[in-house]
Amino acid sequence: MTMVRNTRQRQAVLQALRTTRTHPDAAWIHQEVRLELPSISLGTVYRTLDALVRDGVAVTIERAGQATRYDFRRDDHHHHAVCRTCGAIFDIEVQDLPSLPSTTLPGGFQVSDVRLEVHGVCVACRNKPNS
Amino acid sequence: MTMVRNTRQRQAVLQALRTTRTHPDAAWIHQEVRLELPSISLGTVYRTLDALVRDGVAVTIERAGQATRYDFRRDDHHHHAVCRTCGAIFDIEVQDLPSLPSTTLPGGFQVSDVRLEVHGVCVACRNKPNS
DNA sequence: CTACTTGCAAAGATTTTGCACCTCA
DNA sequence: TGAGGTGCAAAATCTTTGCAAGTAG
Repeated sequence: MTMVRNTRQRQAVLQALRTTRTHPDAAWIHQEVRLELPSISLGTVYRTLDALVRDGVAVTIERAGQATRYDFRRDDHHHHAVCRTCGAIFDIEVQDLPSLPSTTLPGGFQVSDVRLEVHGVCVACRNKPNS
Repeated sequence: MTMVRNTRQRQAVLQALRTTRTHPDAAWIHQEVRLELPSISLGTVYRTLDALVRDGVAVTIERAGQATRYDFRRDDHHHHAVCRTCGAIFDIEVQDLPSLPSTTLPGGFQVSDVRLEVHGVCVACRNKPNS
């Protein structure tokens, strides 16, 4: 039986994730955690974040060719708006997601996360010259 | 003013995307298109797919560390269920997405795509031994 | 013509992994 | 003590890009 240990590294990564609202990526978290644990490796940060996601403690916002951004999962019903141009991520409140009739899902599919992502261009990028 | 040309490469990529329902990645499309245009490069496939996405003709399903999957955008209201374990992508029908009150979005955000992604584990992976 | 495209190959970036050494429980 | 975890560095992927040559309009 797998047994999960509570190491200093994991505490620190969780702490860093819990205390920010900026949807950081693994590299940012690594820098942050190094303030306290200078020798922690980026690999460990990745392994820890993976575990947090598997456990439903964190969620990801993923974009091809961009670093995955991580978000501590709070109990509010928030989702994300993602700017295609600069990558900025905004929290959006969406209370009444339709409950998915189970008939719409493939048989036996075990849902662990439902995410609504609004993609587009933020106002700052719209007001920039080229593009 | 930028002018978009209608090259053989672009026709072939669009054709390949339009005639499959398997949510292929760039490498698969590359192989497919090479049957007709043996010298097309993977770089061109990526550039073309990017253009199709920018034009709203295609949508992506993105997962960190995995190749981006592309989907021709049809007029039906379908979204995706993604298996975390094997990466399989299933189409799901979701007719009544709540219209997002514009107040929930950051000011001036220009929406180009709203995607609902259901993540979890498909029945085949649940029935496999380890994990 | 000529501005846009392509092929090629190299470069970039992110994420994963093998392995020897640690360490929590 | 031993099953997990960590650090390090290399490897594996996926994606982007610079440039010279090709081509649609």
